[in-house]
Order: sequence, then C-alpha cells, then structure tokens
Amino acid sequence: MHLFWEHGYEATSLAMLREAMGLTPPQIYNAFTDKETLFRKALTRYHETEIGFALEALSAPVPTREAIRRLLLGAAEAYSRPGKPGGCLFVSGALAASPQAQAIADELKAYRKASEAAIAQRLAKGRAMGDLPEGPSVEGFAKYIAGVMNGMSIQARDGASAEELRIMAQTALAALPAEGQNRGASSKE
Amino acid sequence: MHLFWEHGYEATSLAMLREAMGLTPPQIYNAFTDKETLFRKALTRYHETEIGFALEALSAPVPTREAIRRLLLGAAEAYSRPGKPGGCLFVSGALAASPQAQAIADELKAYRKASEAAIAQRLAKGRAMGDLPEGPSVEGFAKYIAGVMNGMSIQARDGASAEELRIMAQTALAALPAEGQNRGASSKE
DNA sequence: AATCTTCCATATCGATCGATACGAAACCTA
DNA sequence: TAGGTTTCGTATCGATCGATATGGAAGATT
Repeated sequence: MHLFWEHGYEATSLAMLREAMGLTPPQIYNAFTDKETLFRKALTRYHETEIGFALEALSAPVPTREAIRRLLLGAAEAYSRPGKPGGCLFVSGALAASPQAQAIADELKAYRKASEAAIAQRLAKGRAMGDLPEGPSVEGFAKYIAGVMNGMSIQARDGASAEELRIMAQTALAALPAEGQNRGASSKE
Repeated sequence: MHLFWEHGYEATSLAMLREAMGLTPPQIYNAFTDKETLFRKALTRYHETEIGFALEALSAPVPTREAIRRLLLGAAEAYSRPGKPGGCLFVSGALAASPQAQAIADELKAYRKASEAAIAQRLAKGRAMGDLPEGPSVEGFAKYIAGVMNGMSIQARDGASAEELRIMAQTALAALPAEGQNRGASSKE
C-alpha cells in the first residue's frame, strides 16, 4: 500500500512489491491474482485504515461548519503523517495513466467523486437544518471542499508540513459562512 | 504536449508520440535528443502558451484581491478549455513517478513551487501596500491559493466544467478578506 | 551516365514490464 | 524407509519500453 501510495499504480513495479513484501512472484500471484487486484486490495485497506477521519468528521453530531473543520484538519494530519507517503492515495494512485490503466484511473476517480458526494450529503443535511445559510449551492461547496482536500494532497506531496496544511485548512474554512452569520450579499464576486 | 498533459510523462509512450507527430523514431530522436528532453520542451511550450493568465493576473496593476480573483478565474478557464486535456500539466505530468523518473517529478514540483512563490511575492507586495490586511502569513495564503489551484486541476481532470471551476474559484476567494474590510478577529478557528 | 554521398524508414536492439512454467526440496503416506 | 504428492523458488516467458543500427532510395558530383 505504501509503495502504491508513494509511486502510484503504474510506476510501482512487481520487483518493488516483491522486495517490500519479501515474497516471490508466484506467492504474490497466488495471494492476489494479479497486480490490479493487489492494488484494489491496497485501496480497500487504505480506505479502512488511513482515512477514517473523514467519515468521523462527516457523521459527528456537530454543526456543519464544525464538521467541515474536522474534515479539513483531519486531512491536514492524515496527509502528512510521519513515516507515511505524503498526500492521499486516491490522488497519487493514478492522476494520469496510460490507456492500459484507464480502469484503475477511473476507479480512483470514482473514489474521489464518492468523497465529494459524501461531503455534499453532509452539507445538504446542514442546509436543511438551516445550518449553512448562504453562498453557492451545496454541490458547489462540496466541490470546493473536495477540491481543497485534493489540493492539500498535492501540497503535502510537495513537502508541506502538518502545520502548513493546518493553516491551509483553516484558510479554506474561512470561505464558509460562520454559523448564523451572514457573509454579506455579494451575489457575484 | 497534449499527450503528456493527458497521460503524464511516464504513461506516454514513444509509440503514442510517434503516431501523434507523424514522425519516425529516428526523426524524434534527431529533433529532441530523447524522451526527457522532449518532455522538457513540452513543459516550456506549455508554460509559454497555456498559462499566461497567471503572470498577467499577478502583474496587473489592480488591488491584491482582484489580482488573486483574476488568477483563480483564469485557472478555472485554462483548466477546462475545450479540446485540451483537463487540469494543469504541472500537476498531471508526474504527481507520482517511478524512481527512474524522479528527476522529472522533481522538475514539475519545482514548477509548482515557483508558482506558489510568484503568488507569495504578489501577496507580499499587497501586504506591504496595506492591501492584504489580516489573516495568515503571506506564505500561508500563497500555499492556500496554490493549493486551491492544484485542487481545481484535479477537479477539472475529474470532469468539472468551466462554470463549476469558476464557482470553486469564487468560493475560494471568499477566504480572503475583502479590501479595507476586517474579517472579524477569530484568531483561532 | 556512372558513381558516390547523404539521408531516412524499417527492423531490431538490450532492458524491463507483468506473469508463469518447471525442477528441486520438503512432507505426508504406506 | 521408500514412494508419491505437494509446495515453492528460480529461471524464463511474450510484450513493450526507450533508443539505435542498417539497408535502400534519393540527390549531388565527376
């Protein structure tokens, strides 16, 4: 998982995986069928072990803005954990891919879209509760939040520290209207 | 350039380049030395032809916030041009790379860092002129702006429309204090 | 017109990719 | 303990990677 996280799907060779896992090629293929299946296993594991902060933040019984704050700060921490590759596997795994790896790229894109959809769902709940008073549509906000997280992933990969990512998260949060507060009706920037 | 932009450095094979350019392998190597040099030529061309909006926005004689607004909206447009690959070549070119392509990945990272530095320089000028009153440090703001642009690049690659990217840009802009206006001294979010 | 030089596309290079066939070692059964 | 079976690591598979050697056509020179 760490290798795929660090180098992406295609750039991670079986030789690297073999050395890292201490397995011979037949052992790898007996256990994981092929490279693509192995990558999907790594994706599942990543989802289960590394980004629990997201589900926690979005399902916590707190105001919407606080939920988003936890989401962004959780990302800042998760994307810069010592001993782990920087950024998010869903982004690093295969942003650009060869035609042969299109299926993998599409699957990662689906993960990113699912993350955005989860954010949108939480925002919609907030809006229904009068918790997210103004500004763009729920989808627009969700795309912004998801986009900022993707951007944090790249910044992390470029060496940004946890503290720098936290600052970025807090700055991003300032774009969301504070609770019960009106941001001023600048309908068009 | 479009092929590298779409598939990234490593996933773009010489066979694809050969077909796209209508050249035979020796012609390619006579003209560009090797694949790495060809990619660097494409990078230079991209820098000259596709992202002029950035320099324009940052050097325009306008208030700081307006400069950043033009930068973000310019990115929204540049990252979703019809007939062009989505996103930014500096991001798509090689986010994750094999050890053999580390030099290319490092060069792209340098381009991204240079963009962030250019933003920081513009913000520093603004702050010196009293044009960017409050909030995080200039470096923190710059990392946020650059990060948002990187995030927009990924959203564009995931199919976001120009309009959706514009909304994201405007939402991101809301994180910057309006001119001469105080955002309220919430020192710690 | 005959020869020579220049140029260029095809065919192929060694290396590496993901994936597997095969032979040896270990283990269980009789 | 001998035989049969299973397991597992090495050696190698065909395909493709980036890069280049070679044979033949085109044009210049004598």
